[in-house]
Amino acid sequence: MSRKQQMPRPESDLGDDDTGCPILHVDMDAFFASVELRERPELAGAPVIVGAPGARGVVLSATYEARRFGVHSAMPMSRARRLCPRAVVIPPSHGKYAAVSRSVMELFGTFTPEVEPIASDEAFLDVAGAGKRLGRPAAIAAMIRERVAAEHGITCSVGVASSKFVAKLASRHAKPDGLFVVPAARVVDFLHPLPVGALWGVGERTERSLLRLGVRTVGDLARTPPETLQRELGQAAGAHLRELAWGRDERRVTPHVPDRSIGAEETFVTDIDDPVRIRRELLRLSERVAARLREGGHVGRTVSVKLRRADFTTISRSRTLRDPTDVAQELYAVACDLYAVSGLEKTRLRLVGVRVENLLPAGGAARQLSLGERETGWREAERAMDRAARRFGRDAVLPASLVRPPSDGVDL
DNA sequence: TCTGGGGTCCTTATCCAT
DNA sequence: TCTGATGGATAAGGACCC
Repeated sequence: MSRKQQMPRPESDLGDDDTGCPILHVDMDAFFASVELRERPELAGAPVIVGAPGARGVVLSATYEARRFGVHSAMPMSRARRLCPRAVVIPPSHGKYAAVSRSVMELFGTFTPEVEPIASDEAFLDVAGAGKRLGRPAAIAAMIRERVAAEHGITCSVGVASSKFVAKLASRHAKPDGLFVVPAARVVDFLHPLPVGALWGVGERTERSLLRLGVRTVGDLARTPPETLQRELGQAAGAHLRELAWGRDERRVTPHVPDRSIGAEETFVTDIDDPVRIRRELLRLSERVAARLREGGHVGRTVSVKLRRADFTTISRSRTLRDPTDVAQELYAVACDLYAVSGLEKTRLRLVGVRVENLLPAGGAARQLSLGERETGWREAERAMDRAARRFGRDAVLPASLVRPPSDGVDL
């Protein structure tokens, strides 16, 4: 589901020596679309786009047949439809993709415990310790591809390399439905002809800055003085990209990366400037975020609100609390306050979001009542709501202000 | 062309304590 | 008491990823 365009294939044959290449990057091909095609085999070979059919959606996934028309992920749906009017559009079913993703990740775990999922459709695997049992990295990669296809009915591509970021670029070269090894001794030969935009961390803006400096390929980047890069891109990015350009990437595969923030946001079907409706949306989002905090066993200290104006300019306001929380009513109170001080109560908004950062494990965070403060009971009430939701579904119990008469608008 | 929703990380500015 | 250096915490914004 990478949004980067397909790169030109490497022109030279690098060989297939996988010695010293224990890192695998596995990437599902057109993941959401492939999952949908399993259930609708009659669409095989047709251009299929997964994305919200509404006016404001973007493409989440597109089959290679649709990509031939120039459609790619993150493209506005309106444009995608114009480029490929014959495409079959399927609304996304995130629950379904999450289930397939979990199952595929479990499959990876049967090859090695060193699995680091980085998105629903991709993961890094370190197979250094699996050699005796399963064979060489490229052979393991081939087995993984076979089993994903046989057991899940979808294809994936695998990059095999000595480091994470080279493995990631390799899997992109393997796409679709392929396997690509970058021998440890050929990393620089592989990297230097690539356009700078191919690097992980170089998006549209950075690419433009680099092009201004005359830097077009990864090789150009590698030969640019570090001071020049740091002046143009900042300390961290400048130093990091230059290391990558020489194929140096020491990051290890880490199976359990802790969550740093949890949030929810929503774009309205039409822009809204009614503070009552905005606050109702903040409550809904606070409920969602708090439920996910409790589900994950987290509490958080910093609450932030994101507000996007009709012209797409975005502001955020945040506040750090004395005590961490997982209670929706507390998040909602702070969110409303931040909305009030933003000065945007009379402004037309297209999106609002609520996020909680500075997460801690719920068990370790003792909550202190200040002098004269009373425990409100919201935490207990919301835990009861969680139990009801598990039995009867998320909408079984809602705050009164979220229970709307059927005549209310559809765009909230 | 007109831009979703979930995130991470970095930079810069400011405040405050030492 | 004032001044400046330093450094951590916080806040805001932005680039980037899938």
